[in-house]
Amino acid sequence: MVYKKGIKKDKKLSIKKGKKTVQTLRGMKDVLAKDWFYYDLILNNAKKIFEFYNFQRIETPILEKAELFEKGVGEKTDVIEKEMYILKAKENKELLALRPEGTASIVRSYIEKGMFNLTQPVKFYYFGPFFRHEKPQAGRYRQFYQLGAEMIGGGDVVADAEIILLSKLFLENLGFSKKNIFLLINSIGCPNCRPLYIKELKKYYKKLDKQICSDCRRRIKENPLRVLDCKNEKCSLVKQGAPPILDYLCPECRDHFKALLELLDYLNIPYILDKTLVRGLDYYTKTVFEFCLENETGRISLGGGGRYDELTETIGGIKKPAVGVAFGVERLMQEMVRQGKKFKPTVPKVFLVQIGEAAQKMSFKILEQFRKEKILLGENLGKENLKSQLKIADRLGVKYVLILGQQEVLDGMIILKDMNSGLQELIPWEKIVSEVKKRLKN
RNA sequence: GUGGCCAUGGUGUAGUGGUUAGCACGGCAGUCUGUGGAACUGUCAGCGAGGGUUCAAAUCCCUCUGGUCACCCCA
Repeated sequence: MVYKKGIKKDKKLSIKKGKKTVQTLRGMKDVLAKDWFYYDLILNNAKKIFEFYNFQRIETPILEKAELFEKGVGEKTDVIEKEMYILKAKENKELLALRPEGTASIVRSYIEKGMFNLTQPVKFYYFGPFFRHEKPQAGRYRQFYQLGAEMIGGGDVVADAEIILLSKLFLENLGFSKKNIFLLINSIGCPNCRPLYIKELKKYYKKLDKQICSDCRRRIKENPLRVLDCKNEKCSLVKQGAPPILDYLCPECRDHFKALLELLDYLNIPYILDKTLVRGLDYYTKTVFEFCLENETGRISLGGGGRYDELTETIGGIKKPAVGVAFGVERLMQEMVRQGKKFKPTVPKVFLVQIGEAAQKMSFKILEQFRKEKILLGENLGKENLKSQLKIADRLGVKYVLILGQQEVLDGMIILKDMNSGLQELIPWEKIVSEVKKRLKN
């Protein structure tokens, strides 16, 4: 006898979106199964490539002292000045930051753990969430994932080349074709030569003050290199006439850049020399690069990086040359979706139907048998009647259904039903796993 | 941070000042208490929030919240 359980309706369960509590914060999202498919794909891909080249996975805390990033990334950068989430610890009023990027933390770890005593360079890769308080947009969230790699303690161009090569392999293995990805590269010099260049640049822009956009007038004061990045048509003429940074590099920087380009040629890595490429974080020196992709909507940057020879000193007082790269995972995902890479949920091919209390309990044992043999077995143990369970099984599109009713429990048997033919037969419990296994092979 | 567009059940939508806010998918239950795919029935669930105009607002106006696009910036 099946009796109906009285299920009382709970009016409070109805969702009140208006209450605001039931709403993700702006620019943040729940990562659901369909998203994890992509995150997993990207991370596994990175593991394969970076681990082969002896990069070690590292995961630093999401929370760090705010000053780590202020010092490391640069107080005048937008990332720090406008976009960093800062919170105050209740107890000691210490200022903490949700990490806005990965490099500063890894450098911190490198110094703190004394990793300069290991064989150099030390290679890391990481994958995790980062936070920036920006206005959300396509492929841009306030909590976003980055996948990055860093090599600390290597000043030779082979380090730059290795990072670039692996980045390229990583993208290609994810299915981005060589045709639509391209590599932009530039050198922005070092503390020896860059100030001189900036002085020249300022001098040049000052003369043409009237011909540039208001953003550039601001940039030339606050972050002069960024004028080179301006997309305003008004400025393009001025930009073209600007002194090229490469002409101002010191001999060391120039040699480094030249050697890198030669190495890239040797490795058959095509690049576009982009003398207007500058990056938004202060710590970059010498090499900067970016991997871009051209699609219907325009050009988007999938990731980028560069050399940061001064950062270890800024943060920890030890000078170690380093180079790294980071990819925007959501951007990669967005492009993968656009290119038709589809998430396919894993669905079981077999479904267990149970009728009656005894069978319901027994089901756990059957499920365990299948789990041990790594065969996915669908179930909905909360359901009481045969019909609704078969309906679920049918919707899942399973090939076989196992039916365990009161009679079968008494007999130590289980019904194996073929969903295509509708034929069914009785199988003893101890044989059911092997029987299913056999059939799934065909 | 600046500007444009947008917001109806879980999803997709109809509804341009007066509708019991309609439909489809979905969830649950049933017709059919040991047999799925179909059909039918019932049921769950909505005008993002707040304020204003009006006799009357999903509809018009304002603010906020969120989404989206461009800029800024960045991955």
